[in-house]
Formats: sequence, structure tokens, C-alpha cells
Amino acid sequence: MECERGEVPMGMIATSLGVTPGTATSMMKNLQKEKWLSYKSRKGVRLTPSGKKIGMIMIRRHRLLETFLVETLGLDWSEIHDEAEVLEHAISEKVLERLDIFLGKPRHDPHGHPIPTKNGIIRRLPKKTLLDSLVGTKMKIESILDQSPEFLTFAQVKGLMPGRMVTLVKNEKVADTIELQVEKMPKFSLGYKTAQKILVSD
Amino acid sequence: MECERGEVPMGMIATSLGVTPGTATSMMKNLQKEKWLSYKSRKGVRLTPSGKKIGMIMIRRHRLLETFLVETLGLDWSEIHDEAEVLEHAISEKVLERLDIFLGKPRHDPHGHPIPTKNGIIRRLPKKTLLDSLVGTKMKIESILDQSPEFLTFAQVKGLMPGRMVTLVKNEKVADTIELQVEKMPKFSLGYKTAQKILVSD
DNA sequence: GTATTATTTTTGATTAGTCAAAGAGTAGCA
DNA sequence: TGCTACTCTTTGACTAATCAAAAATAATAC
Repeated sequence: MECERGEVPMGMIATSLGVTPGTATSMMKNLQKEKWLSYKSRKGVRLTPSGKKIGMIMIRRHRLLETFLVETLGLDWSEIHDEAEVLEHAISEKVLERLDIFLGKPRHDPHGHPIPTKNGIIRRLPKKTLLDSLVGTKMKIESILDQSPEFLTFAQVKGLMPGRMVTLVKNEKVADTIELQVEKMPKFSLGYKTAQKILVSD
Repeated sequence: MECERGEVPMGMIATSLGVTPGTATSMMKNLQKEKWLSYKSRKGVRLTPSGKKIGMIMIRRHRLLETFLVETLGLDWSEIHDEAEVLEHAISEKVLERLDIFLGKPRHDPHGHPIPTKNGIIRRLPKKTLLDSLVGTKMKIESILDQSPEFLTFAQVKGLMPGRMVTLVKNEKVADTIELQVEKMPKFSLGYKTAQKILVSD
């Protein structure tokens, strides 16, 4: 979804917005007129500084709302993304800041993602995944990268939630899997690809 | 804003929506196609049963959101209307019901207006205003009919808020005013027209 | 280095929402 | 009744967003 370095190609934009390529092109031209991004024909699109700032602010809104939906209203981890997606466009700056205070100025959303400040500053995530550790290490789960409801439900069942401690029991290179134990829960296995969706710190 | 009995004329619709009369006409024709209301040329417009239900549900959303904004986030009485106006179109049924539970299923919004149930049923307001009482009576303020920020700010300063007790000290027919005392606060006067914006019960 | 394939842009058409202005209908009154 | 003033509807024009399909360009393969 986010290509940190370099331009984002038009195809990706069209797909993730669910519109035809032609529509994507004309949308990007409009956004360029409004200075949110720069668009180079057949190269793609890249955020301007003001675009990045707005982006951060939208992430802040999204993550604060997700936190509210889980912490205060008790919605399920796996169902909050779409709700927040809609609300983030409707909520005013003022209400958002009140919400922030009400929630106690949280630094992370329920998935463990850092919440940017009002000025769009964000703490870097640790870049270490479950795969980058040695067998036997005990790690703290920091963040879940896959936001799809299916995956989040799975993660919840297995106890893979930010804040929990997890031990890497085995690493089976040949089988492409690792074995984990989350606190007192039964052991289970994860494929390499999936293991990379979980960020951890020692 | 709401004409309980009979059709609402097109002029009123155009004005309150801030569009030209022509636009209002074509909007109403669309809404009629979608069965929310029935439109008779040069007569006006009247809600169908499903339109009434949707209307009630929007009122429920609006009032629950207003309650949340005041009770939980501590926004000011006078500034919540516009916020709620936007949010009521973005919030999902599910989140709204959670909010209702979180707030303890309130029966009135901060202005004292009753909150319809999920099925669109609403408790009748008392139809007695500050003017319909005898001098010396002590009454409970039930509801404030004027939602404009200016009036609400004024009402708040004077203590004219739902739940407070108020005594009618004097009624000066000639001067077109009444004199009031809210609990321990200083007495003050209100014009007849304004007095009719405050609903009370004995 | 050309041919094939994939990606992106352009073009032209369609739809929806709006307005201004002209036309049609209605109500009040002389 | 017929005039006047007001309200409402219709018309035609314009804008913005979108899509499908064609055209242009870039990437890949041979």
C-alpha cells in the first residue's frame, strides 16, 4: 500500500482505489493541481510535503478512531478498520483532539501501530520481524502488519497481539515454518511469509 | 423545520437546503423514486412511512452523537450540532448501538430532546412552555427548542438547561416579559417569544 | 533490434447534480 | 372577473466523475 521510496505506479493506484486506470490518471492530475502530490506521466505519483503531512494526519485520525472503537466501545479488533475508514473523513479536528485526550493520548493503536502526533510526526517502528530472531529468544510483539479481518481474527485466537510476549521455539528452514509459544498458550506453527507480518522487539 | 401536519412546501425545502427551487424540485422527485416521500406538484412533499422511520433513525443518531460529544468528550453545548450533523451520516448502525450502550442508553440529549429508540419510537415532549404557567410555580426544564449556538450559549449562562428547576417570579403582560429565577442564581427577564422556546413540566 | 506484451494516457460518451432564467400555475385582491 | 405578485416547474447549459475502448508508450522476450 505504501511505497516509501520512489513513485507509486498508476496501476497500483487504480487497483487499490478500485477504479479504471483512466480514472486514476485523471484523479492524480487533479490532486496534483491541489498540490498534494506530484505526478509524472508514465512514472507515477509521489507525495509532496503537504501531501505527506495530510497523509500522516489521516493516519492519526484512523488510528485514534480504531483505538476508540476497541478500547471504549469494545468492538472487535478485526472489524474496526472499515468503520474507522469512514469516520476519519467525517470527524473534525476539534472532536479528534478531545478524543485523543479522552483516550489518554495513546501512542499505539490496537494493532500496535504508532499514532502520529498532531503535527504528523511518527515514531519509527522496530523493523525486526518474528523471522529475524534466534531460536529460544523471548520477544515482545510490537505490531501486526496485516490488517485484514481474517488475519486479525486468527492472530487474536493465537494470542498474537501487541504487548504479548512470544518465544521462538523452533525454526524449520526446510519446512518454511517457525514454531511459537505465546505466554502460557499452546505452541503453534507459522509459515515464513506470515511470520514476517509480526513485528517484535527483544 | 418540521411541519408535522400536511405537506412541506417546496420553497421551505429549497431554503433550508440552501439550493435553488429548481434543484429542490428535482431532488424531491428523486427521493420520491426511492420511496422516502411523496411529492405532489405545486403541493409539496410528505414523508412516507419508511421516510418517517429513516427520519427518526437520523434523529436518534444525531441526538446520541450530541450526547456523546457533550457527556464524554466535554464539548460545549452550543457547538455540537454541526459536528453531529456530519458524523450522523458516517457512523454505522453497529457503532451507534455500542455508543448507546456506552452512554447508558440515555433517553434525552443535552438539549432535553427525547432520543428515539432503535425502531424509531419517540416519547412525546410535554407541550407546556415557560409561558403556560402561573406566577410562583416551580417547574423543571425539559427541553430547549432553539438550537442555535447563540441561544444555547445564552441559555447556559442563565442556567436554562434541562433538569434545572426554575421559578416563574413575575409575568408582565404589558411589557411582554416574564421574570425567572433558576435555583440559586440571580433573577432575570425573558421576552414572551423567547419564553416559548423553553419546555417545562411541573 | 524487432516483436510481443503490459502499462498508461487519451478520447468520447454517459450520468448526476447543479444553476439561471424562462415559463406555468396559483392565490389574493380590486 | 381579471390583474398582480408570488411560488413552483421546466428547460437548457455547465461541471465533475466515471468508464470503455482506442492510442501511445515502455518493458520484456526472443
